[in-house]
Parts: sequence; structure tokens; C-alpha cells
Amino acid sequence: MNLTTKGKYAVTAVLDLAIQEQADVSYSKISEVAQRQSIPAPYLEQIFSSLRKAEILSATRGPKGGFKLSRPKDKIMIGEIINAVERNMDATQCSGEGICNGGSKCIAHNFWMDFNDNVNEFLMTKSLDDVISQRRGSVQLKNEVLIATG
Amino acid sequence: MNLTTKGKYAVTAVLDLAIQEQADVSYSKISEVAQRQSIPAPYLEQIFSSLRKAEILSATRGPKGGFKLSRPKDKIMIGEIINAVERNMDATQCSGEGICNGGSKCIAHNFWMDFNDNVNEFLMTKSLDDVISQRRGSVQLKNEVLIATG
DNA sequence: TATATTCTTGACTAAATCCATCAGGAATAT
DNA sequence: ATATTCCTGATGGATTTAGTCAAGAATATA
Repeated sequence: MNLTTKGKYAVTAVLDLAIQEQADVSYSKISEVAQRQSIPAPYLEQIFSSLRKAEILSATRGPKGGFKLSRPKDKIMIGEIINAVERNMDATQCSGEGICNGGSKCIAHNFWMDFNDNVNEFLMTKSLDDVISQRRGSVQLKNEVLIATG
Repeated sequence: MNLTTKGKYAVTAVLDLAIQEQADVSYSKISEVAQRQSIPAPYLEQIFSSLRKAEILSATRGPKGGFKLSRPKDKIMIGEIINAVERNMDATQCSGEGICNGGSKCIAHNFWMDFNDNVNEFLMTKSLDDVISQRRGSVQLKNEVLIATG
């Protein structure tokens, strides 16, 4: 599994756009976002390019142009952002193909599949809105009911 | 966050030792484990060295020597193994120090902390025994009650 | 229309990290 | 003694990461 600076920058930058949207700013320039979030601007250029291709952001060129979210902030999941810019979020050694020990599954294969499920469940159920609102434990997982004990 | 071949080899190799133990084999040689699990032997040497220092494995030298688990297999958690050999399993950009945006916390900081908690909870509640027994959903998480709906 | 502005694309690079290999030494069983 | 096995540290090639840079295309505005 891989979660690099690139993916973290991506999440931070998209969160920035979501916050701008809350403040009624529609388009933000790369240079603005880069400065606010301490991200190298030319690097953010690359990252936003991927996010636009993944239809998470939309862009217009020229003066007053920039980037904005392509969907409401409760409809964009953190996992989407990461998948758009990261190379490989799979934990299995064999990319899920089950050939991790000489053509067959290694003894840890199913464990890493479960781990993948866990990570994906977490990342795909957290929206930009959830993160901005600092909501914790607000997501009701499949087959589970949350009961406060403290 | 980082989960590399090294960490995956480590988990596989320790699972191998746990399975050997079940078959009443006490000590296994590096070369044996390496061959069974398709892991380069000199690399596994490095890995086992770290695991011994972390007191997950114990070793004896000489003929009939080798490695074995230092504890029962239900008392060794997968997360321990990974922590012993991987460089950095922290997802925050600032190693948790809260200096990810010019001295203060970036807007994604708390999210990555939650993500860390999620991953650690998963990895630290799965023992070698759990994985070998293919148990799924057997772990009751804090503040949660599992209720089958299907 | 001219111009400044902003995204768009692709090539490029230094540094870091990963994934090992290898050699020589130390301990131990027989 | 000797063979066996772990122990340690140095080394190195390949890959990936984390950016930089330059030239071009689209757009708003005067």
C-alpha cells in the first residue's frame, strides 16, 4: 500500500476548495491554494490535472479562472481523491491476482484483502463535508450499529 | 503511510512459523521459511533480525538452530510485526507533530489521525492465530456492537 | 484585437527509498 | 574440529518520489 505526499497534498487542496466554496468563492487559482496550504505550486498543477481528469474538480482558464469542486462537498469522498492521484492503494503483494506465492495465494493473501476492505470502507465513507464538519463516528457502517458506551 | 514488500514478507514469514509451530516444529531455518514462502533468503535474514530485536521471534544458532515465535500465536499481533520492520506507518504529513502547514496543523491533520487510529485498530487486533484460523469479524471493537442484519 | 492571465501537457531531474546481495564473524551441536 | 546456522554491517542497482521547467492553449477584459 502506498500513501504519499502527493495523495496528502491532494486531500488538503481539495478540502481547501471545499472551504472556499463554503465562503462563496467559486473558482480558486492554483497559486492561491498552493500558498494557503504550503504546497509547491508546480506540483499542485500536476495534482489538480489528475483530479480534473477524474471529474472531481472542474477548471476554467484565463483571468478569473481556476478550479472548483465538480460536485457538492458531501458527494466527494476522500477515497476518490486518493485513488485519482495515487499509484497503488492495494495491500496485497499480487495486486489481488492471487499469485503471491509461486502462482497461488500466499498465506497472508486473505488477510491483506480484509485490510484493503477496511481501508477502503474508511476512505470511501468520509466526504469532504464530513471532514470539514469534524464529524467523528457519524458514519453507520454496514451490519453495524454504533452504541456509545462512555 | 508505507506498507512495503518488506512488511508483507515479514507477516508471511511469521505466519509460516506459526503454522510450523502448529505442526510441532519448534525451530525453522531462514532458508526453509524463505523457500516455502518464496522470499529471498538474504533479505529474510535482515527481516528476522528486526523481528528478533522486537522480541517477536527468538533464535538459536548452530545446527538444529533457527527461529521460532517468542510468544503463543494468539499473543502476537500483525501490527507488531509491521511496526518492527516498516519505517513509517503514520499517515500524517508531520509524523503527528501538528506542524503540517507552516508550524500549525493542516486542515487534513485530524482526518489522518483518525485514519491512523482506524488502521492501527485493525492491525493491532488481528493475531497470528486469527489470521491462520481465517476468522473474520471476530473482533469486537471498542464502543461497537456487531449486529448481523443479513 | 492585443494582452495578461490561468490552466494544460509533457519532459526532465535530484534525492530518497526499496529491495535486495554479499562477506566475514560469532555461537552452537555433534 | 567441523559443519551449521544465525548476526552484522556495508554496498549497490532499480525504482519511485517529489518536485521543476518550458512551451502552448484558452479565456476575460480593455
